[in-house]
Amino acid sequence: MIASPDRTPLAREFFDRPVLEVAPDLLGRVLVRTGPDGPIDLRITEVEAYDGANDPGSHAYRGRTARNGVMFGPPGHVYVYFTYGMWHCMNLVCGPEGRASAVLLRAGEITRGAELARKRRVSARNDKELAKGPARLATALAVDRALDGTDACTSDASPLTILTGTPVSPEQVLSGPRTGVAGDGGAHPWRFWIANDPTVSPYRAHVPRRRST
DNA sequence: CAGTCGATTCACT
DNA sequence: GTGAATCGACTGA
Repeated sequence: MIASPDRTPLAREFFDRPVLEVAPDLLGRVLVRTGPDGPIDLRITEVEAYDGANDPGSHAYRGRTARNGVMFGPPGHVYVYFTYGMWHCMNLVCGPEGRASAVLLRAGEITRGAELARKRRVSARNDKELAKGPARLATALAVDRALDGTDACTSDASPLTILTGTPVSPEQVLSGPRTGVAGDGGAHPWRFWIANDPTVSPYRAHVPRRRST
């Protein structure tokens, strides 16, 4: 039988661990987005770990800036960034505080509020594509920089909350190189996903952009 | 202060 | 499979 998802919020201690422990443990957890248009539940199916100043692929690699300040704060908070002039992506900060490590939420399954997500993701050809990819996920959940710094461990009146959900067994967790990460950071197998899940996004290697002039 | 590029997505061939 | 879209952050001078 299929266990019903646990609606208990994850404690902050869950996130106050090394990012490589937290990342695979987030698979199968449920992110709740509440807002004026209605609630959405997202079952997390794909993530990537970014390990602060030690990680050439991380936004925190060259230290604290105005954009990435939340990464240096307490675990369990949301780091949202804007990229390619069009898209937002969301992360969950891990521990210990100050290490600036975080997990990028790359894909998930919409388990509640699909009708609302479809309105925000008009180009999706089917429901499996609603949150297949980090920017699609943020679009489906209407996450932008206004939510940067949100505490995802506090259930009361928070627009974003992480629930216990139904964690997947280790045998169901696969790992590989991170998508679109350039240089040395691209070598680490720090992308984690649920085996055979249809909402997981395809892998793409980093492609350097062609020069304009 | 100008140049470069991005933890991407979509339309089109 | 290829290229465009689009702008803010960051870098180095």
